[in-house]
This record gives sequence, structure tokens and C-alpha cells, in this order.
Amino acid sequence: MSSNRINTKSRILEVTWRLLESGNKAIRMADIAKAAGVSRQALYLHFPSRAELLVATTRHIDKVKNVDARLARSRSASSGVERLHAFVDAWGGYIPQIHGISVALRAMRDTDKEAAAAWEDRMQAVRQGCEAAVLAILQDGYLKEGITEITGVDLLWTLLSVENWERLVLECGWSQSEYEQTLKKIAEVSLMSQR
Amino acid sequence: MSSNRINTKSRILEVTWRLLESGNKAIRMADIAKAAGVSRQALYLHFPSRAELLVATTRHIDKVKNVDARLARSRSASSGVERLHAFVDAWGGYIPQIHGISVALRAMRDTDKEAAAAWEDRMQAVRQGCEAAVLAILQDGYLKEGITEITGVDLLWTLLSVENWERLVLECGWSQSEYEQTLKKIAEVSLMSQR
DNA sequence: ATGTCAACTTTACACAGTGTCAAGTATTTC
DNA sequence: GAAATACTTGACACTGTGTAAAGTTGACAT
Repeated sequence: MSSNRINTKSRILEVTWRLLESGNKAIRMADIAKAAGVSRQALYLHFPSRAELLVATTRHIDKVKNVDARLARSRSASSGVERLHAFVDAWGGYIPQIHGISVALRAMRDTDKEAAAAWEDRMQAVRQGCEAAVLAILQDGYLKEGITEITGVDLLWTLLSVENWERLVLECGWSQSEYEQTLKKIAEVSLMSQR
Repeated sequence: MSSNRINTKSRILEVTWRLLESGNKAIRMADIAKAAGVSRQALYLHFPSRAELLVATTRHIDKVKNVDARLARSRSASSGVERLHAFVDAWGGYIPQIHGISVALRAMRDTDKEAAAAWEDRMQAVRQGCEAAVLAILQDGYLKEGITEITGVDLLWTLLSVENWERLVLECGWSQSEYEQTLKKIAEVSLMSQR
């Protein structure tokens, strides 16, 4: 029954995702096992460690939610502003989906290299999106005076951090659209010369 | 020897501070004890738990660095912009000093209520500073259209988060003055109507 | 029908770090 | 010289991760 193994494996991933989404920050291996209806040890038959289970869950979510397609849309924009807006929509809209797992991964960063690397990787992908947007603005000739390409990317990347989303949406109670609109505006006034 | 007890206690606080400043994220009770030249158990004679030791260290740093005096200076500014700038200087300049302990406190938030409360408390103090600045801008009549007092505070508070400082200064390699200058500018263009 | 293999379960245990407990020691203080 | 203070030492409970080994169950092949 090799299909059984596959079923169990993806069931574990689904369950992990669901538990992390619940907002409970202290999800243990035992919790995941219980929710998946397997023994705690069975988890280690499929994933070598907690960190790798979380990383695999991230990849699983990416696959299901189709990140690539989301981000591709921002690449087709013609002008710099459009590209900026499209990217804020794409990434900003994706944050809520991966928020649960992002909390777990970040919490493991200090103790686990794998988790740190996985999060770093994800962040570099976001940074690339920022880079493309800033470059498009630069090529349009609208990059603000005093902002270099690099500092512009640093800035946009920082503005669009998951932590800022958490603060505004979860802590301050902003709606997702308020978040997206405001961040677009701030990114604009911070990066682009207004005429 | 009651003075001995006091010496040991403050030595523990100093050593904890120093170790946290070192950037090593995994400081254990045993490490602190060793560095302070006492047994691990002696720590529990002075502080009931790791969380309370960290909280006490925070208060100790505040006392030594004189936070209150720092923040008081921003309160004496006359105009809104000045107040904004003074607050960014005061808080932004304080972040590097408390960064080590802030990392430790935030890492404990998930598992420890005390640590969570201590950090929350600190953040609310910062928020009050933000509130005062935004209010001053509002009273000057320069608060940007579309920004309410509350959203303005949310925004400034988010911009001035320790996490954003970490990203720009530690991760992106900005200097402290680059950080301060840029944040002042962004806060200005985000919150104030430019004439 | 029987044996084999894969996908589990069960039980046990090592390990790290926090926090508790009890008994012992050294120095001061009255 | 007794009592109090500020420790030390050593043992241990607890939680969560990860490892190891032996047992169970069902599908499938011959």
C-alpha cells in the first residue's frame, strides 16, 4: 500500500497547516500526530525533524496556493507604479495565507538552522520581487531623489515584512484591504518622486 | 552581609545584559550563572524565573540608560514635525541599546505570560510617544488627508518597530544615522500633508 | 495458506533546559 | 557561640524533541 504512505504524509501536512493556522503558537509534534490520527513516532517516518515538517508544510502551502502564479502577475505590469501595486497586492495578499507557518518557522530560527534557512529563502524571494518593482520605477525615471536602488529595495522589503502586516492587521485591527491600500501609498510616497 | 546580596543581584543583572548584548540568542540560565560567578541555583534565589530575570534586566537597563529623560526631550518640542523628529531620535536611538534584551523577551512571548506582558508594556509606552507626535501634527493642521489620528499612530508605531530597525540596520547594514534620517522622512511623507 | 513487505504502533529511553528541593558550608552579626 | 544570611552542591521532576527496537496489521505474490 504505497498510496497509504502518500495519504498519511499529505494528511500530516494538511493537519499541520490547519493547526498552525489556528493561531496557537505552541504546536507540538504530539499535537500534530494526534490531529492526523497517527502516533507521534509515525511523523518521524515521514519527516526527519520538526523543522523539516514545517518546511515541507510551507512548500505544500506554496503548491496549493500557487504562489508562483500570484507573483507572476506582478511581473507582467508595464509601468513601475503598476508593478509596485501588483507586487503589494500579490505578496501582501499572500501573507495572511502563510502567517501561521511563518510564526512557527520564525520561532524556530534561533535554535534550528533548517528553519532559519527556509525562512531566509522565503524572504529572499520576496526581496527579489521588491527589487523588480524598484528597478521598474527606476527605469521609469521616478525613483525618488536620495534613494538608491539598494536602499529602495531595503525599504520596500522592510515595509512589506510579515511583522508589519502582523502589527497592522492583527494587533491594530486593520482590514486586509486597509493594509494593502495604505502600504501601496506609503511605498509610493517613500520611493517615488511625486509630481 | 546584606550588601553582598545586592552586589550579587546587580552583578547578575549586569552580566545578563552583557550576554544578551553579545547577540547570542540562546542564553541559558547556566550561562548567566557561570558569567556571574555563581551557581545556577543562586539565580533562583534572586529571581523566580528566567522571564522575571529578563524583565528585571530590562528595568535595570532603563534605569541605567535613563529612558525617561530621553523621551522627555521629545515632549518639549514645539511643532508637530519637531516632535516627530525628536521622538524618532529618542526611540530610534534607544533601540540599539535594548536590542539584545528585546530579542530574548520576544522569543519568550509565546511560552511565557510575564515576558509577553513586559514586552507589551514596553510597546505601549512607545505607542504613547507615537500618539503624542501624531496629535501634535494634527493640532498643527498638517495631518495628511485620509489619515485619522488612530491610523496615524498605528502607522508610526509600526514604522518604528524594533523589527524594522533590525531589518534595516542589522540585516541590510544601514548605519544608525541612515536609519534615523530615513525613518524621519518616511514618517513625514506618510503622515504629513506636504506643501 | 503462507510468507513477505510496507506502514504503521507501542514502549522505552537519551538529552537539553527550566525550575524545585533539601542538605551542607562559610561568613557575619549579635 | 548561636543564629542568620548568602550562598553551594547534588538530586530530581517536568516538558518536548528525537532515537531505537520489537511487535502488529493488511495487502499482495507465489
